[in-house]
Amino acid sequence: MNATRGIRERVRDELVREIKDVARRHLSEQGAAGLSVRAITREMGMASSAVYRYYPSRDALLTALIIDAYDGVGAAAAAADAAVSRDDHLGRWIAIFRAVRAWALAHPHEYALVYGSPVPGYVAPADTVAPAARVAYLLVAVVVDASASGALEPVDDDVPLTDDLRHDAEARLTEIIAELLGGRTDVVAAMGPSVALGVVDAWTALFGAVSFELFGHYHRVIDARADHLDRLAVGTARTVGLSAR
Amino acid sequence: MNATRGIRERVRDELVREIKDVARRHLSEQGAAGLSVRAITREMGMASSAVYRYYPSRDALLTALIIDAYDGVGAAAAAADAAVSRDDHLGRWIAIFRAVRAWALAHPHEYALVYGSPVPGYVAPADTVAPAARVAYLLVAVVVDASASGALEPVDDDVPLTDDLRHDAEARLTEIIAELLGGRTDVVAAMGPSVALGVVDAWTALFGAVSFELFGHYHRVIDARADHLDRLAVGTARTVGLSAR
DNA sequence: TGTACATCAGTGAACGCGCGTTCACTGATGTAC
DNA sequence: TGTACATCAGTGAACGCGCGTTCACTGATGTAC
Repeated sequence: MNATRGIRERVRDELVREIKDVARRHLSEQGAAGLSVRAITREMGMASSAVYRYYPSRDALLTALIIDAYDGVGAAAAAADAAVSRDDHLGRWIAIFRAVRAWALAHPHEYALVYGSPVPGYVAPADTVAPAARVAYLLVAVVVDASASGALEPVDDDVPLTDDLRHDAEARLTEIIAELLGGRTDVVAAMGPSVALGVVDAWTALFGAVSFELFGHYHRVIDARADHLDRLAVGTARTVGLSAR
Repeated sequence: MNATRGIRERVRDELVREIKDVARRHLSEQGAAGLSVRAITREMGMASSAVYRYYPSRDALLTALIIDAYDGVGAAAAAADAAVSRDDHLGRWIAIFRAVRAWALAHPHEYALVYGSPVPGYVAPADTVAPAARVAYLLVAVVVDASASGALEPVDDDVPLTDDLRHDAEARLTEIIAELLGGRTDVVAAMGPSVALGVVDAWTALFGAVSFELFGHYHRVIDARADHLDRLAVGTARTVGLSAR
């Protein structure tokens, strides 16, 4: 932990960063399946075997890229959310939608890496679970804040819930109490299972729409894509009880 | 066109089918990027070069698989729709949702081929456009039938439309008049742009949810997945004005 | 019906390529006394 | 501060593999007269 060791470590971190940067660029040209440690090291001017000083295998490198991608989209959404006044719940909700789309358009292959088809033969390790949930938790936090400040409107509850689905919804609500609310069950009681499922569906719709745009399914269907996503944000916000300030 | 030529052609069709069947199975083990003509021919006990009598390139084979996949999910949805009484509009809508999910669970890698990340370096030819639109058109047809029979309820129209988005919606409505209605503009007038966008969003939500389930994003989020999709079907049906008979 | 010719499916060797990973090694950097 | 030793990054050759595609070919099937 002294100064010289610190230098060695910093050089190491620098190279790890460079490997990932080059890998990310290759990802954007070949996709995940075409990611080649030889091509990466070739571009960096080092022997292909050198990468094994940094990652034990190609899959480990892929895992690092996946975690970075989840972190990237999560950080972009968190920053957009943070830039909006805390009590402008609808504004925060829309900001998160827009930030996810903007990040996806800026990093299409990293997006595809985590939200597209699973890489065949690759099994995501447990480390990827927490970063993957980040955007969903930002959406949950907006609704929780709205509920805590009494700004959440009651939602139409006319679609019946099966027992299994109610069980899922209540399990998610229990998690929210544990992770975001420190035991304030009253706030969650004001939300109810419909809101919990509504957030899941909004999260699904957000990534569904971004994926459809990015993967070409809106070609000749929707041209005004930014407007369309905004509308989707407002529409989903209503289904969970958020309204304009 | 005589009998013997017919035999030669039937043998040829048989082999084309076998190549695609084996390819599909390999797809399910390796994914699209790992699809190898050598592996396919090896399994079939023929020389790797023989496949070039049937497909000019690997990409052409991939295109055939993509078209088959779109046809497969479209046919499954169409069959499910056809099995429901014509005037049970909500029932047809739900049947389409369920059929898409069932087909996706039964053919996960074919599903990923068309609704997952685009295959890098592969450009979908124009032949894939029409089969890709089939499920969307089934949903549209349900709404059109409901509208034509006066069963479509008015929808809340409180989320404002931008001009660009209204333009998209009206372009889709014009297509519907041309392709499904033979000029009956009155039926479409009863629908309006909100319903057109609502169908697009329902279509997006359907594939968004199926993709999230298949690609692992509902892991530890939603366990009752069939119930969840049913609820999504009913919820989206309401947003376009469909109700129980 | 029989024969000469054309068409076609399929072969197998070859081209030229890239891949992930291992391993014994060199030489530079850092550590302990 | 100087020296002996340990750690570490990086090398380059090698292993064993698979890939898509081309091409001249053989032999069987189909066609025309």
